[in-house]
Amino acid sequence: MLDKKYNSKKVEEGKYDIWKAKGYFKSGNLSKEPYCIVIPPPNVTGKLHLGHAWDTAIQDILVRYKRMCGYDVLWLPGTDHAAIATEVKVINRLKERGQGKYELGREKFLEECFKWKEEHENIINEQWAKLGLSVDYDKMRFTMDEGLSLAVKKVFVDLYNKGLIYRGEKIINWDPLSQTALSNEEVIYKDVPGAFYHIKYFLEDKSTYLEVATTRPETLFGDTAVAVNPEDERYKDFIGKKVILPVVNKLIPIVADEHADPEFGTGVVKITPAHDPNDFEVGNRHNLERVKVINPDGTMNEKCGQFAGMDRFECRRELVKYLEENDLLIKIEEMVHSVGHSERTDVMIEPYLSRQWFVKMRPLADRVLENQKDKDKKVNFVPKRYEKTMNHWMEITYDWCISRQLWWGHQIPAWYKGEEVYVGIEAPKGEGWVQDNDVLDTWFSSALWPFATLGWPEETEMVKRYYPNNVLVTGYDIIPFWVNRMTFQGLEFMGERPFKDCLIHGLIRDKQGRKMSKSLGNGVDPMDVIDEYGADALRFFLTTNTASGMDLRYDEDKVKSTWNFINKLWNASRYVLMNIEDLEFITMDDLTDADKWILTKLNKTIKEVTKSMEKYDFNIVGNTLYNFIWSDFCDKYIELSKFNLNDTTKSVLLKVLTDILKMLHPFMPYVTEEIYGMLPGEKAESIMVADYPKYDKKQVFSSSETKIDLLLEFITMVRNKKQELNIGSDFRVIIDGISEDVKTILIKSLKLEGKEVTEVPEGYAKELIKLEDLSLSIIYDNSKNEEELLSSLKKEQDRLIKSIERREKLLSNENYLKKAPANIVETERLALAKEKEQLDLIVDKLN
RNA sequence: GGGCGAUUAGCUCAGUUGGUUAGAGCACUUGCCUUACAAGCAAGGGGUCAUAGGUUCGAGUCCUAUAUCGCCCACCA
Repeated sequence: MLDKKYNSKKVEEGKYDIWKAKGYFKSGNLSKEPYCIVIPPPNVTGKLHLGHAWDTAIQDILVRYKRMCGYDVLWLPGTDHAAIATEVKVINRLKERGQGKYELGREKFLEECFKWKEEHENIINEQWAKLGLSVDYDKMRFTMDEGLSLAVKKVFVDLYNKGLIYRGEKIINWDPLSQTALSNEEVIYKDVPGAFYHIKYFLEDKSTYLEVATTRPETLFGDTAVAVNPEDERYKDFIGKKVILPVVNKLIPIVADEHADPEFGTGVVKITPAHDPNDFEVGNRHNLERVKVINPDGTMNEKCGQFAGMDRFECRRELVKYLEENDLLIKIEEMVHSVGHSERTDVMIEPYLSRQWFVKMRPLADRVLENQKDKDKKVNFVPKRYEKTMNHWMEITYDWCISRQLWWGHQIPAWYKGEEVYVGIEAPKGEGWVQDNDVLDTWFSSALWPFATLGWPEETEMVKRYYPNNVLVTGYDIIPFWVNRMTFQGLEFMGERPFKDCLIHGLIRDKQGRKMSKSLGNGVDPMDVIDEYGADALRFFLTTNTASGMDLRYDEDKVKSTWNFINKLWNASRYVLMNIEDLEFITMDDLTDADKWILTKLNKTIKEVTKSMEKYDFNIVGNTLYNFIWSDFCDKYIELSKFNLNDTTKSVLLKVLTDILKMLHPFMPYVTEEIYGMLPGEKAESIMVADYPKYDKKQVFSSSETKIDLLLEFITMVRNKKQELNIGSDFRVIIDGISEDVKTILIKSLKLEGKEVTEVPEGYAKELIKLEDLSLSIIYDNSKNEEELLSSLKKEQDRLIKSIERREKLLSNENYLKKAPANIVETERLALAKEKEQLDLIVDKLN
């Protein structure tokens, strides 16, 4: 027998290992239709957070559901090497030991990285197990394993040969701390206080000066021109002349360029082609020299005279002081401006001229935009609006900088010998070739995840069977990094979208709506939640509390309330199990109206749940099941069943409970397995491999449903009236004109045994309650509370009069009668009739 | 500057192709220790659906503005 209280620890213990050992997570039954999801591989940088728990819970719900529906489900797990993120962590760990990356050397450093990866992959595996995720471990992959590495090389080489990968010198985003290039997506813009420094750039003849405003005075050592707008009347005469670059005292030209905005600042811009992307373009247009003045580590180089060796920020302070002392500074205008920061190290990004590898994006992006026009071939976003996020990115995207000056990752398959470049999967033959030291952006490999994990570039059965994947589940913040890149690589290399649907969820926030972050210390560890409330409660909370694509606030009270729901299910199961112990054979003969009522509600629930599961509307599934289980099954049917516990009713209890467990199983795998295991009779060896309930219209009995609904409403009316009269149990009733079976339910539900009389005694009042053909009179001592009663009656009368008025007006509106659907009009008519009847009763009473 | 989202009960959120009296959880009021569950049961109170217009027989839902909050993208010498 079940304990009186649901105990998540006891329930969840051991089940995962059994499922795994039984092979329930495995894919590959070729007789079934395939269904495939690849897990968004978590970074091997740390522990999983609530966002991962949410993301994977959604996927586990989908795969468990699809398995029960008879699909051959492959949920492919794996992890991401997370180039820069992991490298930063490993470097920090080394630092604690007093070691450095460079002194260790590449080989030893990579060993440390792999050690780190093993440790964290183990943690991730343990956490997946605690969450109950039914991933197919046989298919586990890692973005740097042999197969993925081959895929990465092949993609690189192919794109290179197609002219879609090139090496070039451009301004890129440089992280001076990690000392690597970054893509635009890895740069986070933040508003920071700064200043506009107005500096005098004297003309060659020193007759006058131009006022140049800049936020980055320290880059002036790299200035090779100043620019003004050709249309700017103020400066027209200066074009072609030269100014003296302050401090450096070198002559640089004044050029005319559209880039200078007459409305902005002073209208004069200093041009530093090696340290600003716009200036780089200006430099190209005017053939300007590119002078680098900052070292890769963010210090000033030898071109900066007395400032050489200083950090870029220190240099700024010292330089401003110097300019001031030499009367070259006009003013400092304080302002807030947006400055790029490294996503991983949070240091200010240095726009930096550098030779890097790039993916030429335009043709790849255009292909996506074209493909998205075909509704049978496109990636379908859920919710639909996120399609715009992808499309917009595809429209404005520019070349993707893919080389990283890191060690942890896929080393670029390019070799150099003098000026010669060789790109290939294998090293070139012959002496003297040196491989590129750099590795690829981690997203370069994860972009191949939907097909490379299936064995591509080999033509494997798995690729044929599981590509395109059915759905990808991820947060909206990952669309630019990953979804977009998977989409263009999928189209380019597989000729097809990577997945049919892309289900987008939001971000987890704390109770106040703030993002969870380490610095705020407001993070919640999903494992702590599981320890306290169980994985089932956490999963149900996460997946049923928002509409898709919306952010979710973590609220412990809601997890508690989910726990209560599970406890309710637990106790309902306890009731059923206690009462069917002596059930000899299952029978559906001689169903009562109540039995038919719950079977009807059950089937309507199955229909609604199935529909919503297919649409990824898990909040609707959750709500529907919650209401059905708590209100219909527990509060109503179980109570009714107590009056009539024969084999049929017991069989119905078992049937309904079984289907409830199955529908809940994708959400709460553990508790449903536990209870399912205790059910008597023929069943699957695990609920995981049981069949999902199917809507059965033979078990829909509309007239019984209406009859019991009405009866339940009537019971509520009586209870309501009893409470209103404030008579406790001190009352009698007159019941007539009601069939015996209904009367029995009434008496038992309302505890009316021995309270039935046939007439009203002297000095007692009678209150008639009537609903269609159901009626009952409460007989009570009205010597007290008469005024109170009168006023409540009047209130009710007013309400009814208003409502009746509204309905009569509506029903006399010809347009309404003509255009509204017949069933709506009919229900309106019935409601009107009902209210009129109620009103009559009250009027009688008041007279 | 461009795009997107939100605004519904005290709080957190649902609300399907427009259709009875707009729902849930938590909180609140009243009464119950009823042999599945007091972390429960029964009954109840609480909403001008941000604002202003419009379409419609009918609008929380569709359209047009406005306000507030948030997110994304771009720019920021």
